[in-house]
Amino acid sequence: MNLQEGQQKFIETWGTLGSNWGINRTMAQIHALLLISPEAKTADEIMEALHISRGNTNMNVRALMDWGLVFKTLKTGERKEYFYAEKDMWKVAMQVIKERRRRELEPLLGTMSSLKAVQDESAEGKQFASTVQDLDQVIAKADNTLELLLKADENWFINNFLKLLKR
Amino acid sequence: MNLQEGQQKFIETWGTLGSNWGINRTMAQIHALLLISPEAKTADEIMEALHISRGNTNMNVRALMDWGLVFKTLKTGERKEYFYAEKDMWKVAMQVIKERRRRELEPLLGTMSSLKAVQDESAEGKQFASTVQDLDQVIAKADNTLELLLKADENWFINNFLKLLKR
DNA sequence: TTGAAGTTTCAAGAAAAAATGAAAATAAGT
DNA sequence: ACTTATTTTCATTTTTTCTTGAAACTTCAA
Repeated sequence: MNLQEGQQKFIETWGTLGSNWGINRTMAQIHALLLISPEAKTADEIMEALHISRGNTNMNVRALMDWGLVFKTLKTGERKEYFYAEKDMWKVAMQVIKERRRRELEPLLGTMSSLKAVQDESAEGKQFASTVQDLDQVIAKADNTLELLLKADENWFINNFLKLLKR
Repeated sequence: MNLQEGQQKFIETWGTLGSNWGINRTMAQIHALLLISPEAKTADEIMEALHISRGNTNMNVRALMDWGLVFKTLKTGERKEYFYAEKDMWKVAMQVIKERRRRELEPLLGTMSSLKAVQDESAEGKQFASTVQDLDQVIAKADNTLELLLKADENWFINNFLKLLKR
């Protein structure tokens, strides 16, 4: 497999993975493209590389920036915006966990808490209460575990950073 | 909120959550329905509760069985099949992790390994190799961690089971 | 063997999600 | 203020995914 085929396969694989996990295929493909680009790319370069429209490119690049996975940079003397991805895959994983936790787990805990208020003594009511309670606990546990993971990672980062300063 | 509203909200929430994570909304809703049902339900009951067709019901119930989240049971003297869900949400979580690991992480490791074979000394080639290598490591790490988690959980289960036998 | 009850399949239709592209908005230089 | 380069928006179109429903299939009992 040569480089070009490899790049193609990488972009395709990342796109498929994304769509299996509820992430727009194109968004994941743009991410993949930027992950393997040594240099930041313009919207035009992305459009050309992936054969997608300007509007699509713009929407998905912005979504990637919202996720904290892609950043914008300006080159002196040029008006175009350049985009590049965070390349450290560990940081990427942590960022995705952080965002999904914020966007989904936390709202879910809110919903569970409102469902815990339902009072009903029928068999259905009892099963409902029990399922909600159990689920709430599992979600809370997952939430705490992920928070710990993220904090540990931040500390690790800060610690390394401090070490660098102290040299 | 009364029981019926709560049930409705639960089913809807679980469905939305599913679709955010790449799982068919209806499949998630059937799962939710069975999670809060004290008794196993027939295809007809599911159809009626969720206003969906027989074909749709059948497809998604089978998918849930493939995921190991729902089981079939027969009542003596009846020809209809009854379906019920695993209710222990911790087990549900472990089962989902197990299946997604098997269906996605493992194939992904295969792809990464084939991409690691790409050799190219250009700047693009170097960035490609570096990204693939880094990603491969992160995925392998996640895979191992999840395997540990699942094994720990199985042991916990086996241990509890043995304790019960020894009483 | 036949028929009734129940389940499964799958082509076609419907719904949902994503992409396009042109117009509007913004920003930067003169 | 005006012109031009660039980005953003969004109504419309396209693509993808999901659902339907009827026919085929299976199972069981008489």
